[in-house]
Amino acid sequence: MNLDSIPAWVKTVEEAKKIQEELRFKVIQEDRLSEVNYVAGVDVGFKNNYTITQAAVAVLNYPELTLVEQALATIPTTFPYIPGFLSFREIPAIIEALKQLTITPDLILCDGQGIAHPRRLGIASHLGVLIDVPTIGVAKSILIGKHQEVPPEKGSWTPLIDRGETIGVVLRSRFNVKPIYISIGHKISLNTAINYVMGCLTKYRLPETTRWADRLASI
DNA sequence: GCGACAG
DNA sequence: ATCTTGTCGC
Repeated sequence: MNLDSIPAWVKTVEEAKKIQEELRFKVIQEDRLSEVNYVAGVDVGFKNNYTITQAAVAVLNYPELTLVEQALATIPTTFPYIPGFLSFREIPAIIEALKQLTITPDLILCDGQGIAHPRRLGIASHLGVLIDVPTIGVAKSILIGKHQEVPPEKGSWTPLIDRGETIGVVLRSRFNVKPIYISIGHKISLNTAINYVMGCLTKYRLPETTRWADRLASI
């Protein structure tokens, strides 16, 4: 996990778009992960009328899913929320939180899309490439793509398609509940990503990793 | 030009 | 994301 030598953060969308066009080719869409003993969830929250960004990381052991470490980082907000550029708003704080960890996660589940993004570099892919760790995008709603209705049973899914390309899947994480959007982040295949997300689910809509990170980030 | 639009 | 009470359903 490389947390140093991370490029300085950008200020304009033009600049951000240029970076996305460069980094999109560094995303590895196949399995390059070793044995997964630690899975992390990352999430971001805001304070003081969005002027403060707070990132939380929760590390769970796998497959037991018990919390083994957590970290919280709070920094000034430097970028607005613009659909398609979420990573530039949230990653700086996430990096700071990751620096506090004593355990290097084998896999990270991010709140948001991976390659299911207009330029195939959603927050999960962007973070994965920057820190060189396998990541999965787990979003609560859609950014781009089309899909058919997903059967109501937990575990069923349908492909998410954009311009004829499968960019992820829409997964029913719990019976009869609004599905979640799973996509490759970095160094993992779509099938493996689905399996790990399933492995992090218990009785709720969201994976335990993101549930822990959510709760932490909103303190 | 119009509508959609992760968190 | 965040603001917020009750309420519907398993």
